[in-house]
Amino acid sequence: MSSALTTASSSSSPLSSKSCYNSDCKELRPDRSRKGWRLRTGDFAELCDRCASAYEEGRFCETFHLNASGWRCCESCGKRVHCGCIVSAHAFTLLDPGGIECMTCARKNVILPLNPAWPPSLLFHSALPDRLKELSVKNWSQLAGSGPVPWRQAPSMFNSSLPSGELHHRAPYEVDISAALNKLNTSERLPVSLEKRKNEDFSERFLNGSLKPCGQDLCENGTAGGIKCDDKPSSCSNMPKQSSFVKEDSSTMQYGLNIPYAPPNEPSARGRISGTHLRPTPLSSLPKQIHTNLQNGADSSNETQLRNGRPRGESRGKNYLLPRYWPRFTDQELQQISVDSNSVITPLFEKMLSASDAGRIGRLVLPKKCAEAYFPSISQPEGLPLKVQDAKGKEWIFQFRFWPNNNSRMYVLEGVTPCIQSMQLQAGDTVTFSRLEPEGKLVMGFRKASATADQENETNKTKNGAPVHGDAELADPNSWTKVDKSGYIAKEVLGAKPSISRKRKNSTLGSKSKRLRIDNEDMIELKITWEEAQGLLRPPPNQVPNILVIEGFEFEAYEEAPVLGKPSIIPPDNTGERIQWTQCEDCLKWRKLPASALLPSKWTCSDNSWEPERSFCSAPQELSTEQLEELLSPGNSVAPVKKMKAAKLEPDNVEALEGLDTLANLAILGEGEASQTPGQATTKHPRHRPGCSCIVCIQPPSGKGPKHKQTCTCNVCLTVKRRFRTLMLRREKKQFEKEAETMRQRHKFQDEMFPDRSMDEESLTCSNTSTSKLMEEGKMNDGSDEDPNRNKPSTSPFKGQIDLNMQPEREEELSPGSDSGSMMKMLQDTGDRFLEQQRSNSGGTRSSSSDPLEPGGEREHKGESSSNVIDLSSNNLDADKDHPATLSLNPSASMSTTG
DNA sequence: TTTTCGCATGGCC
DNA sequence: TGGCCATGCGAAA
Repeated sequence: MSSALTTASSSSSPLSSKSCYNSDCKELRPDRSRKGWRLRTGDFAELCDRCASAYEEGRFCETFHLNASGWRCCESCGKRVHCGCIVSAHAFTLLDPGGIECMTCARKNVILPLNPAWPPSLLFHSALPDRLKELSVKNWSQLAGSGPVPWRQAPSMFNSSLPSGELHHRAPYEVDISAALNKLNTSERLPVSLEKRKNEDFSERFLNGSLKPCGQDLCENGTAGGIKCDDKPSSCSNMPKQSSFVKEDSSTMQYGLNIPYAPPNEPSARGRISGTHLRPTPLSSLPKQIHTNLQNGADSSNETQLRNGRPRGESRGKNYLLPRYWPRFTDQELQQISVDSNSVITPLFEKMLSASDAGRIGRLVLPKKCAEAYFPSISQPEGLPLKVQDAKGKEWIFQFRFWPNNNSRMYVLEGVTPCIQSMQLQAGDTVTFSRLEPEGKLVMGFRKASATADQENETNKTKNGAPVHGDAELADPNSWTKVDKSGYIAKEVLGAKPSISRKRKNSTLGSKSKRLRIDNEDMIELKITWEEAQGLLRPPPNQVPNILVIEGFEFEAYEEAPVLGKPSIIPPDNTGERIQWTQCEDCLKWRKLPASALLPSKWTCSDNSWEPERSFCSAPQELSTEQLEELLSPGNSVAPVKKMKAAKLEPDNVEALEGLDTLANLAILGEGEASQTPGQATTKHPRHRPGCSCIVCIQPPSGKGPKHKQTCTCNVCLTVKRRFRTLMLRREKKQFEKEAETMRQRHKFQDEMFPDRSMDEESLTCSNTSTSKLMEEGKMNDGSDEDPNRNKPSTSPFKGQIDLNMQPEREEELSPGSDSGSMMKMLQDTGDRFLEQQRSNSGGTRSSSSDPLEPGGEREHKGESSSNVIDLSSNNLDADKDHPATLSLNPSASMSTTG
């Protein structure tokens, strides 16, 4: 071990140029040295003849590391294999049950595919010892899902029928380590804080079980289910020194970041490295062939050739996955997936959805290498159904298939639309694929673009302006950073983002697929009216606006963009003192401030540095009620003070969002706060004065206040009842129209069947039937209106008198029975009246009126289209439940009557 | 007419 | 320069 360490350490601090790179060799190398293994710098160890010969003959470890730690015995042949240094890193493979197998045995036992992710050129230079070439398979495909995935059986991991030169499987974790050290050794140390954060993150992740840390497993000699490493902890610390995979392969550098750097020959450092700070490799560089072969255990190199019509070797060196597909799972994402499972999550890959992917076609184009690596092998274009589980555990079945394309294949997942929609994904969002081990389930997660944006922002902060130099730099493991709510995540420089920024002009996020990166929650938060937004905009200080008139509206135009700030009221300048009034976020008291003061959105009394005596909430409000009333009058620049909730409950919004149900619920909300504090009530609504009794101003905050009795006749209840009735009336109208249409069709049918029926009879029957049913369901038992054909006024006190425009007080007078308990009675009468109108005024337009008390009343009543009715009714099915005695018309019942 | 399917094209890496 | 892949487009359903 010590020699290995020394060897490795020499890579970071090479000996003098004249010394043999092998620190165990005391000889000076000749001027013309021979090349040994590749260093992390990309150069090669320059060896003396003797060492070079030993290396090339595969005797290096036996010669120089014989007494080092890390020697283990092949489980098959018993041959000792050095597992602890860079030179022998590819001389063995790890076995599922633990232990190792020399590559000779490994190749005898299985057919091991090539690992093109680690192109030979990147792994070993041309002078790679033949023996090592032959043996240089190191299988870490456990990482890639060696679990009991039907299409990927563990033994096949070791399959290889490919040229020895391509047998350079790399353990992704190994890559991490070496890459990390490489990176770190090349003076790209992380800033302490960042490094610390990363360490914390990955420690957390490993410790919480969401992922099996390489380090742990590595050092535990390969326990089932995790990543196996057949070396002692000490040798784990050697792993980073296996630096044969370096800069050419950016993928090898990507994930190594997370290893805290420590000089390899420091014991303490070793412990750290071998510990829990290794980030699970996202398998970005896992070769496709390995997976292809893993898929069915068969020799898939042939398969591969079949697929592409050419040997895989042609694409050698490009087989690692593009950075944009590297999985960059956040802790949160991982935990979401594993929340109900003790499974180990193996991140596979991810893809940012293109417009096509997220479109209605329902085809998700899969990166070819990912598809071939992680999905079942398919030989027919039709492919096969693939069961994928989403993060919530719901299973989806997609058709995994391919299209022949330019002698290649284009892999797609078909039928993803429902899943995409259920995840509410759009172009620009990212879907992630991972595998649950040991179940082998394929798990599809997602990441919204907004999260990525956050991530990117965070990245930018963290990056601190460091330059980005292409892919190698993009793959810089340093780019792992932390996202506010998702834990660590790869910086976007890792792939997707740079791929966007540098992306083809009309590709993935072209103009048509751009989206505003706002999460739903954010959208909700931002769901403010234009007016509110305007109210939040503060003109730049000391700026005189230019008044523009656009389409009849005046706009203030400023040289500088307005800023978002605390809404305030700047009253007319009568005294020469320009002041503004604003409201404390905590106590809601109004405070006077200089007009030029730009206030934070969360301004409180404590921020009142202009008036220290009123810099605390207990200080009395300077404004009297009258003054405040005047201040809040429409003449002033009314700020949308504390009206967000109110705005959400404005009638229009109520209708749109919650509709009838909300209205009904309002009846049981407390009026205390609302009606008892008219001064405050107006603050909910910018256009209303104190004392306004509109439904906006009178309503209490949602969920507050005592429930009202059904007999309550307070303003709130009356208003709600009235509006409820109005809404129900419209609903009935809609239903009636529907019913009428149904009946018309049925009569048409009957007319065909019974041509001797007269039209009058039909229409009579129709009306009769509908109304009868109406009466029946509405339990209209006044006894005087049995025959609607007579068009006889109801005996109800307000039959035919319902005035949608009436004021609650008047309504109360007119309808002695119109307390809350008689709401249905009113509804019945309303429906009755409506039917009468329908009969007497076929197709006539009902005169509508507005409720002067209701701010939304005009829109609600005047010229209201049926669409509004539809919305209301459709949005308020609960209303039916709450009021089963609505005046519904039952077509079937009508039919029975008619028939 | 619309949707789906399969392939082809072409830009980008 | 070759491969990948986003997307266009025509044929089929």
